Amino acid sequence: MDNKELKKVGLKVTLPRVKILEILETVPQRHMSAEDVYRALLESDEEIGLATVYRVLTQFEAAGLVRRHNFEGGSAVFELDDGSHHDHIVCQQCGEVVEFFDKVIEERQQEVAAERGFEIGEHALVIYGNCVKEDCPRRRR
Amino acid sequence: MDNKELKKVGLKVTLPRVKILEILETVPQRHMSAEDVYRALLESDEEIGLATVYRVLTQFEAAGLVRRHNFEGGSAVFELDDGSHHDHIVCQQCGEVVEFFDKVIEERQQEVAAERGFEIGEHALVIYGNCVKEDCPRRRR
DNA sequence: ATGTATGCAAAACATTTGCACCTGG
DNA sequence: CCAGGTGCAAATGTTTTGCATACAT
Repeated sequence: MDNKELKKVGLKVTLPRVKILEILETVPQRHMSAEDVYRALLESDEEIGLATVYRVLTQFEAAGLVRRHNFEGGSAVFELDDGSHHDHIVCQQCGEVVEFFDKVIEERQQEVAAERGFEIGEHALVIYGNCVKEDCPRRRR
Repeated sequence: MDNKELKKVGLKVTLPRVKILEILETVPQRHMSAEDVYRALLESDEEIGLATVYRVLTQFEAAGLVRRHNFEGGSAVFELDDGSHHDHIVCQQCGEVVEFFDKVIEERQQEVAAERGFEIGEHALVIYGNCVKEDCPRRRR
């Protein structure tokens, strides 16, 4: 077995890690909960425990491979960290997540934080709103 | 017993509700977890169950008396809803919460959301950062 | 009185951890 | 071989719920 990404961050290349990374890279929706990943593994006929999924995702986060978000709704979601910063709009009804990047907001955030004695190295801006679609799709939970 | 605020929103005026509202109105820190409220009640020698605290806070939220925030760190926090909108900066190290309002960000949020087919009636912007104080105060958990 | 609220304990979740066993390098 | 990884079950922490009792109107 051989996986550049994993080796690069100093993680032993094990089957669970490879499979989980694979899922995060191939699945259409960019944001998955641990439970989502676990179910995807089962569907790929991989017998990997939920505890391992949590452990691996946490390691990936520490290694900078994924980012964890605590949106509303019980469980945290993970997304691949491609290095490009972006923020999120989450629909409070259907849980749909839309990514965006806005220069003006980024700059003002820095200013607002600085004025209040905060530095935002790692930061995340989440706007909770309601998408206007009559029938919110991608219903979460 | 007689409490305008509770009657106004159509909630029966009970001792737990009155006491919990009282705590939210008098306590210095504006943001409290259910557990925080529960402990404050015990300190006031009120024998109110934690389950009731959760039920009452949820009712208050539905009635528009308080707002619930799911910042990072396990438990949700509640604050009185005084009608004035504001956003939050949360220190990822010490959990300190600072409120702010920035017109430029508000306007851009609207635009960004609108461009993506979202309307933000109820919305919340949370910036996670790190306060610059050497020893982060107000340590949460 | 009577329907609603509360307290307690148990349930329901999401997540973490202890430990014996397995596996990658 | 052997440190580190994994599976399972049990522990944790937060929030919800069922049910018998207590209370506001």
